[in-house]
Amino acid sequence: MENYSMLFPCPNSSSYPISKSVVGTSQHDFGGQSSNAFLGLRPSNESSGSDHEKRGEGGRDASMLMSQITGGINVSDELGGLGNGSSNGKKKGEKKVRKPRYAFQTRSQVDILDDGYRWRKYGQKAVKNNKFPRSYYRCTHQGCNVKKQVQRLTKDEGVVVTTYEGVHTHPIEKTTDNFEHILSQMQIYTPF
DNA sequence: CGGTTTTGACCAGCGC
DNA sequence: GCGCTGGTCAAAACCG
Repeated sequence: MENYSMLFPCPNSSSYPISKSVVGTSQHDFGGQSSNAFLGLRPSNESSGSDHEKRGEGGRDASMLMSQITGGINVSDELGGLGNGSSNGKKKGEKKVRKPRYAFQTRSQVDILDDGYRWRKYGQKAVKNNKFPRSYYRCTHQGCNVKKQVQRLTKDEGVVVTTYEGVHTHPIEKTTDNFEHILSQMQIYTPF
C-alpha cells in the first residue's frame, strides 16, 4: 500500500466527493498513512477485528458513483507520462520508481468488472483485516504491463475495491457497449 | 493444445 | 536484525 490516489475520499467526511477531486497523485508520500480514506485498504495499523463499525452509522459508505469512476479513468491517463514509457526500468540498484495507482470502489456483485481489457490473474493474497483475498491481475496485451488488483471489503461485501496501476498502451479490446456493460454490472448510487 | 487460474514459495520493504 | 506483510513468480492444474 503505498501511493494511492484516492479518487473518492471518505464519504463520511461531510460532503460528497463528487468532482474530479481526483489526483493528489503524489508519487511519493502516500504510504505515510493516508487519512483513512479507504476502509479496507488501510495499511496494517488497525487492530484487527475492530476495523469495522466506526463507520457503521454513516450508512452505506462506499457510495461510489459512476460519474466519479469516469473521472478516475480520465485521470489515469495523465499519468501516462510517468507510467509506462520505459521509465519502469527494473534495474537493480535503481531507485524504485513506483507508478501511481488509482483506486475506486464500486458496488457490484461480481468481483471482476469487465472494463473491456483482457486480464490474466497472476496472484492472490490474503490481506490483513480482510476476510476476502486480494486478486492481482495483469493486462495480457503484449507490451502493456498495466496491473490491477481487486478486493472485496470485509465490512461490506457488496463493495469491490479496484486499484489500477499504469496505463494501457493499446486501444480497448472490446468496443461494443463497453461502458454500458460496466454499468450493468454495478449498482449505481445516486445521492439525489 | 494454448491460454488462464490456482497456489505455495520467494523476495523486498517496513516497522519494531 | 527480525518478523510481518504485500507483491510477484512459476509450476501444476484446469478449461475451452
